[in-house]
Amino acid sequence: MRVRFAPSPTGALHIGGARTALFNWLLARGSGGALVLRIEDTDRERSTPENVHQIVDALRWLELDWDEGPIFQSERAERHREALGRLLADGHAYRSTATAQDVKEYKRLHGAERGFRGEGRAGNQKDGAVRLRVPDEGATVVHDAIRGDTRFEHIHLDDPVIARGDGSVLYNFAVAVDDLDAGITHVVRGEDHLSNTPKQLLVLEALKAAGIAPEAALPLYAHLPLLHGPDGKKLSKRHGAASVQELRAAGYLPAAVRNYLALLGWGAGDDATILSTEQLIERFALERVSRNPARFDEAKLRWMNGVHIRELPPAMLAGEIAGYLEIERPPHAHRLDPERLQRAVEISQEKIQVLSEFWPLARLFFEPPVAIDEQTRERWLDDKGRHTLAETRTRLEHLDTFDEPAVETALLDIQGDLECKPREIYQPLRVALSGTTVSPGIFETVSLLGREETLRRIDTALEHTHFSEDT
RNA sequence: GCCGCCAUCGUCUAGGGGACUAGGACGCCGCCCUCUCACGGCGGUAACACGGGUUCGAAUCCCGUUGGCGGUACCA
Repeated sequence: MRVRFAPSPTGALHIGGARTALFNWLLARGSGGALVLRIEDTDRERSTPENVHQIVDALRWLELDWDEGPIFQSERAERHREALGRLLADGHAYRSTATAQDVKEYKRLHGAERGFRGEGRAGNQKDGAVRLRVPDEGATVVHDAIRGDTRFEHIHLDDPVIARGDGSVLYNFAVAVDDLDAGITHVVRGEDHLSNTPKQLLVLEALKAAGIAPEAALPLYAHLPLLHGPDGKKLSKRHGAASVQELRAAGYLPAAVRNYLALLGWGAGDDATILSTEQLIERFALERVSRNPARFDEAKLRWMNGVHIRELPPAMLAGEIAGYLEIERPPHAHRLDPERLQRAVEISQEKIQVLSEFWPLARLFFEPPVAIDEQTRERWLDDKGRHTLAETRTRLEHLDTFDEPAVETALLDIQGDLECKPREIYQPLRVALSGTTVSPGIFETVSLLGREETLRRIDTALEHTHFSEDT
């Protein structure tokens, strides 16, 4: 099995493209075949090196590797020209000066009678765009692994333009030549290409008839259902994290993204939802791909990412987080002591769904709170709160050891002695240490922060609240 | 307009003539757990687009309607 992923570098890789890449990759890895990466840059206006870089970068981040390429379509111009010459020479293609307007006019007059055949503008072999000659009779049947057979009557097809007037080839021609030359056995791509397929099949047949790879087998096709935004419309920037880069910035794990994307349009058949990449490779099958378009639901991705985060060994998660912070929050990354980071990760692991949630939750271990929100202070550092906090300070100050059990025992004791609810002890303390009402478990937090820093922050909190409370 | 694809809870889906009182997951709601936030546990809400056929029997097969989407470029 030889498959390919063939993005056109006219923008960043969005999740639809990422899923297409994933499906092809799963097929290649599951069959022991090869994945060819091909950059479809025949549109010189819109294709940029930056976009190529972005796409390659996105694939690397997703950990989807390829076996051949990247092949740049633009670098195959000579081969394309040669193939085009053959079709022109034996009459499978012809030049026509018909413009888009001419075709429009023809269709207005002839409607569904018959496709445009270069009427009135053919014959001159010197200039004009090159069109593929489509026979009036018969039909081209697309055998699709997902959809079954789809029949396209030739009578309805226009002779497609396969090369510009200057001889540079167009998408539907380049694709056919490149797929043929690369020995692609399965073309797996988005459903938006289904209507292109008969044109490509016609080109393929013309190529073979003209003596180019006459023995070659035609590839099998599989058209994946399209991916839409939450509103059912085409995916775009306003749908939040629509590109792979945005997914990375939002703190998703590549393994979780692969898991989620695989389930968009495909299901293992049983109720399996959380699947490792190994399982995906093993279980993925084109035959089980759905025909319905799917919507991208970030809420489910978040949940799934949380599950993957919790399944990761803490050391690995710490590595992911360190890498994430380095890219997304560079000013902080260098200050993080690895041991403390690992411990902070351990006690935060079950509380976060995406990597970006780590820092807001655990920054207290690396820097003191900047300020305490006014409402928070009024709620938890009132007279009563300061009283329990002062008591807490005293107890912690005199602890023999500052490990978790010791801290826990001490705090539990205060609770008993002062006869108050746990939160009446813990929340003032939490606010003093983190500046917020949310943190990892209080015993773990206090212990990890250490006695010195804990006492210092309690003092700061007490100092800063005395004055305002007394007025 | 023409050609084509698609149609099960809000979302992703299971289902391929009787196993369907339509299953699972996310979300949402409630309860439990609980030092905050989460995690976890339990329960609940919620769907076969519509109309005709075929059949003893249809979510499943056929036709039509409606709706969504794609293509119809000297874009990919």
